[in-house]
Amino acid sequence: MTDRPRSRPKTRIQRRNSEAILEAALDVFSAQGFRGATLDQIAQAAGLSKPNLLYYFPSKEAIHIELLNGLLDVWLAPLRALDPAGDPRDEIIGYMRRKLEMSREMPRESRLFANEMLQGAPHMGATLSTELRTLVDDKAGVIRGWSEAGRIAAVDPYHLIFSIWALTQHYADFDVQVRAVLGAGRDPYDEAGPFLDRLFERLLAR
Amino acid sequence: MTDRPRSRPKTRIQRRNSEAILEAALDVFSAQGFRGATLDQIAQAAGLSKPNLLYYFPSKEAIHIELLNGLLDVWLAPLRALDPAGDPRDEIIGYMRRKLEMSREMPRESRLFANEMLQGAPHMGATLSTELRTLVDDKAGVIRGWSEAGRIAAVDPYHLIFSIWALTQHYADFDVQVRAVLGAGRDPYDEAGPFLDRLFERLLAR
DNA sequence: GTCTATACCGTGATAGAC
DNA sequence: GTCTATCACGGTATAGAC
Repeated sequence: MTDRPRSRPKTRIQRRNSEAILEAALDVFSAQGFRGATLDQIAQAAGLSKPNLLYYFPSKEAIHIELLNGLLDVWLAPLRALDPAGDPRDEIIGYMRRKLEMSREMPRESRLFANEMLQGAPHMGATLSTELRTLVDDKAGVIRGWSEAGRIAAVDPYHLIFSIWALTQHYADFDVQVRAVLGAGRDPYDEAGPFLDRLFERLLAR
Repeated sequence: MTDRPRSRPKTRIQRRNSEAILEAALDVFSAQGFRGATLDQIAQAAGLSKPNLLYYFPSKEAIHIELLNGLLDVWLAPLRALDPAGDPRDEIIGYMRRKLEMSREMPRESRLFANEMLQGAPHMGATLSTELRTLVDDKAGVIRGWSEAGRIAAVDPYHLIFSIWALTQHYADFDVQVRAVLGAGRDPYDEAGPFLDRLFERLLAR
């Protein structure tokens, strides 16, 4: 049983190469999907040979899982940051804005998750029903409390969260379509911000 | 140059097999993506041998393109049906409801398109900038007219259409996630209908 | 501890018998 | 018009040299 560098990166070169691989894999997986990506593409983008790449990760699937798990925390951070003690309207619209900003700054990550969801989440299924669900249940409770206290309008908190996900991720995941429709001169995100502000302000207004 | 059955299906068996192939391909492509799907899977689902399948379609890509093109009309029909002479609120919310119904009844088609968009629309790129854009420009003009006439609130018509796409397709494309969060007992679509009704009613209210 | 050469398999597509 | 057999390729993964 050899100690794979993955388990606990030690040398500088190991760290460096592992990170280069994950960065390259994010590029390729998000653009081509899991099956569409090839180790050759990832290896080339990482500046390594294909067999050398497989020295750092045991398999293509292992790279994919590592990416998904590593990204999940980043992805859910904005929702975690929703503060029960804050102003309801500011918290919800602020959350939406952070998600929109993430679509703009991290479209590859958005597409990686979208690909995984479309395939039925073969590598994340368990996490969805446990970690994600727990978090959403928690925050939905907060939002429900705000509704019942009359601080925002009465809305289903779960579908409110879904609508934030759908509306913000759409601009990353369907980027081609959005840009094809808007044309070259317009910036989708600059326009989406104010539009979504107004949408949620009206939805939440008492 | 042999006359391929695809060009103009003649015999009953040719029609039958071609349709079986497209139906099977929709199943497999929507679940696995283009690269993830194999001709073996499609052939088996269609009840044919792999070489026999390739007698009806020249290549895997040809099947995919045929599917996408054939579906586009169905997919855009609800937007085409948006009636400039109708009541603005009824037309827009009716459009949203038809799209939501399509997510419920045709989730495979929704995922097929989502997969294609995520990959950057390699097989549809041209259509987006022409046919789709023309249609959206047209309907956006109608909606803008309603806004300017004061019949609905002033909203960006393009992002209004995007928001309808995003919110309705989300329930089909992210089905696993939605069901994982809601749990087994709840029906996502039954709940989404009233939620989205209210959302758009508030958005459009003067 | 890192990379080169290579094995092996699944996939898309073809040739030719029936 | 359909099937069996097969090819060539690209893919993942391993063995072994440096």
